[in-house]
Amino acid sequence: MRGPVPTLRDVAERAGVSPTTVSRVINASGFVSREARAAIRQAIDELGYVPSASARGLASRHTAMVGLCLPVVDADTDLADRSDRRPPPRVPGLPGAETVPVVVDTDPEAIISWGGMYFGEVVRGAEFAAWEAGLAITVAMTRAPDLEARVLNMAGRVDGMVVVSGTLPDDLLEHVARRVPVVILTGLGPESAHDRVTVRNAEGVERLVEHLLTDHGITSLEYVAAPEGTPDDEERFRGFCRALTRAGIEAPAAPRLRGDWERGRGREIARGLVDGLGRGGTLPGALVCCNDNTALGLLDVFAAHGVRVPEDVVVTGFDGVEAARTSAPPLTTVEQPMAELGRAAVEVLTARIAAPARRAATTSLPVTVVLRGSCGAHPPVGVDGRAGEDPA
Amino acid sequence: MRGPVPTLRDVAERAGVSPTTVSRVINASGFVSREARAAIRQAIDELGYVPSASARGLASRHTAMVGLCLPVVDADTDLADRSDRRPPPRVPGLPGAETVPVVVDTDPEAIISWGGMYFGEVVRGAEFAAWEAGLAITVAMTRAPDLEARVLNMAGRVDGMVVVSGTLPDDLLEHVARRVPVVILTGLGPESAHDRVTVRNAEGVERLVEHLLTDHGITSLEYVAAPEGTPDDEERFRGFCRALTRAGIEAPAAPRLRGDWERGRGREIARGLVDGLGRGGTLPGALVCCNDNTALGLLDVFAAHGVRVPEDVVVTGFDGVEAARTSAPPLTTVEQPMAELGRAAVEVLTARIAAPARRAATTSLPVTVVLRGSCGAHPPVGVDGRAGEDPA
DNA sequence: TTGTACGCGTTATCAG
DNA sequence: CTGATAACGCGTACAA
Repeated sequence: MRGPVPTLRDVAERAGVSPTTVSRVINASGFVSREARAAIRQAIDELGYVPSASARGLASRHTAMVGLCLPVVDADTDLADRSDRRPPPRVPGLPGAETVPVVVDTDPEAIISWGGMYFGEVVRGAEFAAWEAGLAITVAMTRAPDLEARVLNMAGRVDGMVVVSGTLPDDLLEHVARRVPVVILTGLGPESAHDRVTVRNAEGVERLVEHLLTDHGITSLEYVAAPEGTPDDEERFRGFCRALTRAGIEAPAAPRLRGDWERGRGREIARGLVDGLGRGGTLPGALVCCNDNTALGLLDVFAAHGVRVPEDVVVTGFDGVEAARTSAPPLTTVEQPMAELGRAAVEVLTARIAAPARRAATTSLPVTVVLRGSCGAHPPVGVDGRAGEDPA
Repeated sequence: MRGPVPTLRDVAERAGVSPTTVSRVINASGFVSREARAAIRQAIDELGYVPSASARGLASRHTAMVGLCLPVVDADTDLADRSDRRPPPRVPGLPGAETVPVVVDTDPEAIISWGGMYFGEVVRGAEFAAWEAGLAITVAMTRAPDLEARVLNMAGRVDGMVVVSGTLPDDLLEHVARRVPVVILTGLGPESAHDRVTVRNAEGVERLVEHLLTDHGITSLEYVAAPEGTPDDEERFRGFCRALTRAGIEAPAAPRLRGDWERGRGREIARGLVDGLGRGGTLPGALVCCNDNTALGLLDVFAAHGVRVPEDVVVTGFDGVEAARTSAPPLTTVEQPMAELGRAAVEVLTARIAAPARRAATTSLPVTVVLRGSCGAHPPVGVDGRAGEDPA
């Protein structure tokens, strides 16, 4: 089954031309006579010839492929867990319908996979941009065992890589970057000297806080930060302060509340706040969080302890993850254009591949403030609404 | 910037050994002395050496990469549309916060991208399985212009391909299959002679209908099918009939209602039903749809016309797309394990690559019936519930 | 418009 | 444990 695969040489012989001519029709380069072209086309079909990318890459010194390094997401553990056990039965037809489990869906907020669909969207955008540029794309999550070997392996098979910030150790990143151009995609970590694609973090938060200030009349706000030293978070905090300052409110020098991007830590922070309440403390008018996960964690605990959102305290996030739309209450947030991020990253990368010498630049994509229940959602004057399709 | 890239030869020279020895440490094959290994490691680091996948592939005659062909999804048009216009401004720092749009999110059912997150999950599972097998993965959506060239290009750079059924013309598929093993992933279309991965379509619907019959006491059911000649749909209809027959109810020879997998067509069908109602017609007790999209279309129109679900009619779907959880009412459905589908497909593929001669087989993954509001959700005795995490 | 000849960077084979 | 040597399949100057 599937004997020795035909090569360009075989096609050439069968069509009665030289290998060069075959190469010409495959690559649509140079001029080839009608007859030659037809004969070659036919030979290709009859032989079932497919050009070897390896040979092409070796000869041409580029692979026409870009790589995408994504962080491992929570949902990954689902798959990994199942690897330990025996795989589920997959034999067709044996068990009947009585073996099909029936469950009642009691948790409308169950985890949505792949980072709240975050990275799925990045991949989609990246694949699109690669397609437009005529490139193939390879994707990998940067899992711990063998990280280095696997990443270098990818580096060896691409013309350039998009790396989500913070997913690779610095030395590995630099090793890779010595070989191929690298574009850093927003996230955590202070890499530099590479092209970078982010969103307007500061402007997004600034606008959101402005809304809280102006349209809701809230005057006491607190920023819930990420761990120190993460650029995106710092920018968001900067936007927070800017809005306050412009409103004549004194901005803190540093965030007084700090999480770690995760929902669990958000819950802990909320517990601390609730405890403080019991000891006679008071809640700020609004808690502006560094991301949605953290904000969702706050909502979890507030709901459990009877703290009403937005009546007792307004809560906002950043990202626009799926879960933020169905939380109770739905979360007001700053939405990032994830697919556009993936797309822009690959576009920047292809530009860099074309012009390796140009100096590195940072690209910031626009964001959107999305008002939902967690802030009370008074639309500011002149705001856009999002219309649903009319089904009738 | 980035001069001639170092090769294995350079590493060998610098380490004072032969290329063969370097190859040995890179591939962890054969035995190499401590000193040699150390010298080579160091040379690799100093030179920033990265092995060329092209050269490796050419010499070893395999690429250690698998390909995944996905259908184009609706959301793709978003990206494509934007390609016509000028790209959005991406210069950093220029516009301020006042340019950030603020919108009120009025449509909690807005389309979720990438096929209701369907294919994102497939990619995630496939990437995981590839990773476990030590393989890289490349992904492509099968877009129209240049389909053939691009698909053959992929075929030329992988050791095997997973193709979502119905995404490739038959002749193209066979061309590809002459070169590398192919696994067909459930969907539309009657390909054969290749390995195939699906879900227990019939059993899933059978169990669901059983629930409707037994726990809800519904006796008049109608199946809303997909276009004729799609195997998955036919299996689902078979399960539908089987459940009826077993309950002593006469099953129709063929579906009386037919959509096209899409929400829009679901709406049209519902309009037909509603019109019939006006002319003295009557609604069945339940409408069992071939997929969630179709069912969601029905819900749209029923809601708009005051037909109460589940009081006036029960509606169910198949797939378990994200939108089915947040529809009004939430949709009872048969959930497919999308990530597991991607994973299984790649596992089957690697098995096939290892044993090319074995005869083709079909693998069916288990499904889960998920009860939600659109059927009234009476849990049958002994049913599992899905617990949410306790935030307090 | 077509063909010749060489080399791309690595692995596999075989001999030390 | 180590090293020669010969492919691997294609692109690309260069010549015709």
